Amino acid sequence: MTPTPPRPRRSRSAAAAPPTADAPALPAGKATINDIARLSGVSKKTVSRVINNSPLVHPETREKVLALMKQLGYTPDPQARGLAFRRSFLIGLVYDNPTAQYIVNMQYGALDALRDSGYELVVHPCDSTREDYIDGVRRFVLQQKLHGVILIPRVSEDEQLAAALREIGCRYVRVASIPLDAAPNMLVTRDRLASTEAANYLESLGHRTIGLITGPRRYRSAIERGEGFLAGLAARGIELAPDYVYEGGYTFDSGVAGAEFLLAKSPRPTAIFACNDEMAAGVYKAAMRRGLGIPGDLSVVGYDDSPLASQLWPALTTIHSPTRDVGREAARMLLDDHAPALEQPRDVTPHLVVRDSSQRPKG
Amino acid sequence: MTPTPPRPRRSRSAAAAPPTADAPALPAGKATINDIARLSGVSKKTVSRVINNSPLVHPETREKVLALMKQLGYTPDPQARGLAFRRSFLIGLVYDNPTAQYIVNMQYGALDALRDSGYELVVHPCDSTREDYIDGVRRFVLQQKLHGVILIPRVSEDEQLAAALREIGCRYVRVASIPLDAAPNMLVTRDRLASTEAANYLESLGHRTIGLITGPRRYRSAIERGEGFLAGLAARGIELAPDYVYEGGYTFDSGVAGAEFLLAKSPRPTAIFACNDEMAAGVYKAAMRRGLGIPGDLSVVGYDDSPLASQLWPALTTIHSPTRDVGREAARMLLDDHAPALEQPRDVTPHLVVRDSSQRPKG
DNA sequence: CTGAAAGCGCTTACAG
DNA sequence: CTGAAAGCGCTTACAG
Repeated sequence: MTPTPPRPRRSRSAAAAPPTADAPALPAGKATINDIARLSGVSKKTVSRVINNSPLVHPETREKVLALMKQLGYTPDPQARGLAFRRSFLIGLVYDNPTAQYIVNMQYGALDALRDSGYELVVHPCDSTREDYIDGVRRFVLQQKLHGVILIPRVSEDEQLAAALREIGCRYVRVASIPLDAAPNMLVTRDRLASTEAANYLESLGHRTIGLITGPRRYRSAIERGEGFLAGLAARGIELAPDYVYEGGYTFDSGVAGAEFLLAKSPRPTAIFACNDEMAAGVYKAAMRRGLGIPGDLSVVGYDDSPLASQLWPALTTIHSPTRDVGREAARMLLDDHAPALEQPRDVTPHLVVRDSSQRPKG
Repeated sequence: MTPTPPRPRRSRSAAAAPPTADAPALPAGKATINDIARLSGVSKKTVSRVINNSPLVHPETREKVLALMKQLGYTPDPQARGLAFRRSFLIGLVYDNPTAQYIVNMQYGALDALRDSGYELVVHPCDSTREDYIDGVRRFVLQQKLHGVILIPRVSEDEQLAAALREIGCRYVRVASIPLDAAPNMLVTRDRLASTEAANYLESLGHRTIGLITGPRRYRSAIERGEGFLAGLAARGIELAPDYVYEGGYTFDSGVAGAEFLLAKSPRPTAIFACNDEMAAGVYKAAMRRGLGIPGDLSVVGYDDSPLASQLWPALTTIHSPTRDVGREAARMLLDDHAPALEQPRDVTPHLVVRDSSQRPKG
């Protein structure tokens, strides 16, 4: 489908300032490179050099041009620049179906980095279970000639998508819980370490009988979080029996089911680590239905620090990931020309936030 | 700040197909209007007419051109079109600080309408408490030459912003709980009616002593929701005493405070209507701390049907607004050329979703 | 350090 | 119904 041409609803309101004898005419509408060139007495090529921070401009010339640009409120037209550069000043954010808060925080972060940069953020949710979703992303990138894209879980874990982007020469940054790509294209959230911290915390409280509700194995984060937790316990001499581990689906209902399963065990766990907050909320429901108090009878730890976490009662102990910082950093990497020199992938480590859903076990 | 020019990371991989004697050469990279014109033996102006659905093209010519475009996978370059049209194929979503789920649903809805339209969605959060936020929106619109913008509460309620957009000739659609503008620029969510439904529901259950926690008065939605609820009760003969109404701030903590205030009254309310789910979650906390059971001792009704609502325990009775539909409709109105003919503003009415937090009062 | 010419891929204004 | 010319606001490639 081709979009129909925009239909203006009103005519331009700005009228041209009348030219005077001793000063060159000011531009009527928005100033262009030609106006700047003419009024500052240089060629448009020189103005272009100033725009693009070329060193090949005499400092005085540069100052003069910059002053005029500022005076006229001139900003170069991104469409014209894009046409000439064969590339746009748009960054794409591609994602599958994470939680709303995660998406929004990522957007805020990316926009932090893009502010006043002349770049804008274009969002592209997609359904990675569809065969043709990569085609959809490819068309999006090609059609808009995107400067680059940010990929967040789960699409960030898809090697075929990354390969398709490389093939069309589109730069990208993948946010994932392990390094899946060359350093300049990677931003690692160390979920494994954070989950180990949760394990250490529960062990240090005195918990010995512990349940784990993991995410679905097809998410790399689920594996990292689960393994990190188990490794943390193991390092402190606690081996979790396999039937104290339940594979959930990162959904509320699977959290309920997981807790029903675990709380029926004997001995009953005194603590449950749920690999996201939604499932932790499900644990609350199951525990309360059984008349178990939190944290009196059961300690619960979640992961994500979603808005939910602080609005449950009791407030949920959980792991906070600096998603906005991650989004900011990802966008920076896309804009930064020095990033490709990176040797080690950048990373961030989420950390535990202790609230009211966890305490020493009774007895 | 001027963005530095994009730096390509790799060279083009596509090689030109070798021209043969009996067929014109196929374009090397992405096909352009010139390729289509040359290969189909018409002028580029005619191809342009086909692109823009001009009726002034012979049907046969149109078919021939369309077939070739399809064969070569040609899509017009939005930047080039934009430069010539002096307008981009971008839609802006401008918002202040609503909940994450609301933003994301609105984005999904808008993207539903933009899919395969050639338009893309650019997001623009802003801080409407800052003096210069309107300037920021203006620059955003002007710089990107946006086709139009969608405004959602609370920025949609700002007359100065709307005036600024009219002044620069930018089309917009305002999503708000009352008609604030001409019909083609308005999409009304009838929060008042939905809140009246909540009042009817509680009255029909038998509640007579009822508490109300409103949102902050500076939000039009807060006024509509609060007044709609009070009007609904009044229509059924229940006059709420002023001290059974608490003005909250749409935040969890204000919900807690409001509930503390209302639950200390005598007689104690048997039901509380909180004007958003976050505050309703706060009511849960306050009730549970006092040892009051929900819904046994207290019925609670929220507003928004956020993810939180179904993840609380017990699941929250609340009002569901079809936000995704609203986003879709708003984007459609922006793309649709017939919309300006609208006499009455379009509207949607949210509806009550009964879950487990409400029942007949005891005794 | 600076500039005149040609071009990016489209459209408008005009002519037929 | 169709097209040749000029232009949108920038940049690249070349020359000095």
